Amino acid sequence: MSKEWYPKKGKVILHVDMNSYYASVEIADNPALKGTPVAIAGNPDERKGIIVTSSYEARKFGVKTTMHVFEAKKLCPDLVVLKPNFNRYREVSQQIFRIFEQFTDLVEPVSIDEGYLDITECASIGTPIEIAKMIQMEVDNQLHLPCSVGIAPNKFLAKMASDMKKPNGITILRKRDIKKMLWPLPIEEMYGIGRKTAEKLKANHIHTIEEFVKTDIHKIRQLLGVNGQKLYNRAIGFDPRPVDPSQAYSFKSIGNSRTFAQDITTYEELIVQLQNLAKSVANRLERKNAVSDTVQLTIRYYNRKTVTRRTKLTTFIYTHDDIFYYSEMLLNQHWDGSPIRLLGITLQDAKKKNEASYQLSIFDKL
DNA sequence: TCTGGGGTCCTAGGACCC
DNA sequence: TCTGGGGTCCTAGGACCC
Repeated sequence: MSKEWYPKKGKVILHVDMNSYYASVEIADNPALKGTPVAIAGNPDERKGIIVTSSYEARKFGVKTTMHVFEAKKLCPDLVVLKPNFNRYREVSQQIFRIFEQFTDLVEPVSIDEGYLDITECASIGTPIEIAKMIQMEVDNQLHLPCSVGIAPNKFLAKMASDMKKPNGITILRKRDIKKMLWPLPIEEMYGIGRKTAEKLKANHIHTIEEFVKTDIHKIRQLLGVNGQKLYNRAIGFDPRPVDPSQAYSFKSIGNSRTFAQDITTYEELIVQLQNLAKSVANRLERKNAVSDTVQLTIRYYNRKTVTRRTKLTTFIYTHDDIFYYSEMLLNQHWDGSPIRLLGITLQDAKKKNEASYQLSIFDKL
């Protein structure tokens, strides 16, 4: 076989992960908080007193995400608890990604506080480590925020790498390092394996990534289906997903939900809340210039039992009135009359207006 | 483990069509 | 009327992520 048959030289992918992002933004905006334990959480009186993020100082006390505020205060009495300011976090996020884009156009945001960069063609800027250091420096100088960087030949490995040293770490994970660096990890630390899957695997005596990759693939497929094959491939270092900048502008669903301070028992109150939800969803849809033909209603009852009901329409909708109309219809059809803890409206299969223009123009003529 | 809100992707059954 | 097999759409729900 001649050389041309060999695959091209591998890629260099960075995964940048902001460290305790919301808390770090608050501290950057108010330097007096530096060095103190900080947590971001909603209002406990409204049953939203859940820790969303906490600073590393707070974590030292055992404060963790999804913990109740009162529980966290018990562990750390001096904890400074702040309300989240999502608009601010989104604003800062844009500045972060602007910094990334100074290095390459191949930037794919994954969430508000993490993203992938394909720096394969960035050799003229520096080595991967130099670039990682430059990114950390820029983010620190301009925004006073810490971040961890993973460097690897693909997305999955980069993601796992960025998790290995926090805060402010840089970790290289080459294919040849997989055995030593990746495989010893507990199976639940693998990206893509959550509580349920980890339980299933442990019940089959698979506790580490190494034990996972040494399990017969047929057995893995039998346990986890096709997803098992995907996870297996990643664990042995294979992940073909490209860094895709267009992901930033794509969306498939837009929704809002609200957990109520007290369970709602009357239809009149539900209608008021449904109106509010329809309004905020319509606003977000408008901002994105989007339409949708699938309306989903989520009802969480007092006992946390949750049902989702959706309806597919023959036309695209986007107005508050239409969204409310179909949500109310679903509520009328499916509410069993018992007290409700949460209501949500999600528009699925959402599209940009121009992408749906053909269908819309037919609709408008009717 | 029972605690928010925003998402994505996958599965599986039934309806319907050829 | 029963029979095979394939495919797509719709719906509900699960699992996972941050």
